[in-house]
Amino acid sequence: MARAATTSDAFNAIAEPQRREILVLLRGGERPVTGLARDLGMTQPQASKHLRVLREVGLVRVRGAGKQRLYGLDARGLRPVHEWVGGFERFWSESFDRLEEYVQELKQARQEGPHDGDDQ
Amino acid sequence: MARAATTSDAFNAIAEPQRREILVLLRGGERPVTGLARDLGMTQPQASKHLRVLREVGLVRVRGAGKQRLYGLDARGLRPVHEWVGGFERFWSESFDRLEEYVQELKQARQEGPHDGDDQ
DNA sequence: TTGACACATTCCGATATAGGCATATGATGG
DNA sequence: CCATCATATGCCTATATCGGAATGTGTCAA
Repeated sequence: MARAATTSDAFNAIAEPQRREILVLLRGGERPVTGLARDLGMTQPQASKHLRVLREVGLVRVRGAGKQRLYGLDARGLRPVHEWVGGFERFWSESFDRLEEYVQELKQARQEGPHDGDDQ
Repeated sequence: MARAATTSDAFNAIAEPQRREILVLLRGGERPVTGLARDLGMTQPQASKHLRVLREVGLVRVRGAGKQRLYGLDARGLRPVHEWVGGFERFWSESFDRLEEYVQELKQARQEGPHDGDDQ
């Protein structure tokens, strides 16, 4: 099996730097493909492909406007990502030493070893 | 060119679901490879490989403990991810309709079209 | 030293990516 | 209907993944 598809979820979709840049640009409002491509220094086909991925995971939506197709941000799909990562917040907001202490406290509190059946 | 290496940054590293699960488990404290593998229903080599990736991007660190190697969380690398995604917070906390309004207001405020030179 | 246990690495195959380039599709204005 | 601009797709290559199975490496205990 290969890596999970870039279109499998938001996590995979935003793993690509250029797609992240596209999303950032779209915060400023809807943009046509060519505009994005130019601003990001990529070719038009590249932009279209990235936008396709973003559209498939639902992070952007399209709207025809004459010849152009305006892509707009739909950040709702980023919320789960934010929440998942946020679950680690206290682990980086404290220094390592204090973190270790914290973990130790947890262990003590549970009055047991590192974990049940971690061996073998 | 292929996709960016999974070890290129935290974004790519956490794109893999199993690696995310590993990180979650590690919030409970240090764990040996076999323990993680068993809890996640994966083989030991698989766990080792994923842990290697996580270690290369700095999301976990290892510590030898006799025969075992205890892997621990180092969530600092997740902070940039959290901040990046957080930059989109207001775009999902508001409904779409209101969001559109907001974007329109921005445009009006700048008294110009969607963007400068978005055509061609 | 040897055996056993914990873990890492390697080789394989299947798959899918991102980039480059050419070209097809779509809508618009004459 | 045609030329044109804006986008989308198709094709090809190089690369790297993840999974599986086998095997290498390291540590401890007797």
